[in-house]
Amino acid sequence: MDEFEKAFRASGLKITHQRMEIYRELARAKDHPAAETLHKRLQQKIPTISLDTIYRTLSSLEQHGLICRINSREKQARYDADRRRHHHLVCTQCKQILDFQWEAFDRSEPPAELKHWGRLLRRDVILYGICGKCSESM
Amino acid sequence: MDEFEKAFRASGLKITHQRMEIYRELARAKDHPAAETLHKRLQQKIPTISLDTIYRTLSSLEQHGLICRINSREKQARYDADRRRHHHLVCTQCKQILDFQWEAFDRSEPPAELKHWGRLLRRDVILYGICGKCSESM
DNA sequence: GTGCGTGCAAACGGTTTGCATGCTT
DNA sequence: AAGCATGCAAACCGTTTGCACGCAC
Repeated sequence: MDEFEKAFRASGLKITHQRMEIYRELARAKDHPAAETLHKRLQQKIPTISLDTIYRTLSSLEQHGLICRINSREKQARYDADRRRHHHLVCTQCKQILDFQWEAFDRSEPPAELKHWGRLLRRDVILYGICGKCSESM
Repeated sequence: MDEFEKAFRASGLKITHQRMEIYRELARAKDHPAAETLHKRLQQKIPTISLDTIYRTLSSLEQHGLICRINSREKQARYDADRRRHHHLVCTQCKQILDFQWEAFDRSEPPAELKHWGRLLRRDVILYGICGKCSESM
């Protein structure tokens, strides 16, 4: 968390109570919550916190590379504070998002034809499927 | 295109002028257009076509597996009529989406730990970066 | 003729923004 | 003291929906 404060100061962003709690809540959550979900959870600690602040904070944090916005297929954007290299597995039924590592993929080289395209910055794998629990109840 | 008609009939969907043109336009386009982009292009051929129809048609086509909705990081959903297995490379600057094949990836096995998660249906790779043109102009 | 598909307009919902106030620095 | 961050409310904008008419079947 100290590291977070440092990174935050380094980016010229002020440390506020709301920001700290938003980040803390996101870091604790393992379900890649949407802004609204975070808002509901945080209201217990900070009853006056507004949804706008959640949006603005998530947006700042993302711009400074402290968190990631996940591409799910849903309307609501979902966020992830885990900055270690990992990928996502999405249940298209219950919308649960699971993290997983795939080192073999991370080590692999993208196709040679992309060499001259430009500068590659990031590579994401998203697997879609139906989780065990949802399969049973269908 | 005949194949498309067949698939459409098989799904119990009526063949209408609008639907045919929407699909034709999407199949011709190589830039993964958004609904609004398609709408603009189609207005030259069918001046009265409405944006709602584009949305409804894209949605039907996607539900029946005839086209794919692409996860970009933008607000607007973008679509792809190419059903061959391929992946996407996104320029985060100009939003261009490029198709590419990655057979080595397609042949690879996902991590063993996912074996018992459920039923995997689909795997997408999205590479992000800055294309050559955008790099120059920065 | 039946009922799905279309166009129109209005609603929806997640996200963004303008503004006055408050708090970090 | 200066200016970014917050809360409120309103705007935004891509997408969805209700309804009446029209067209594919």
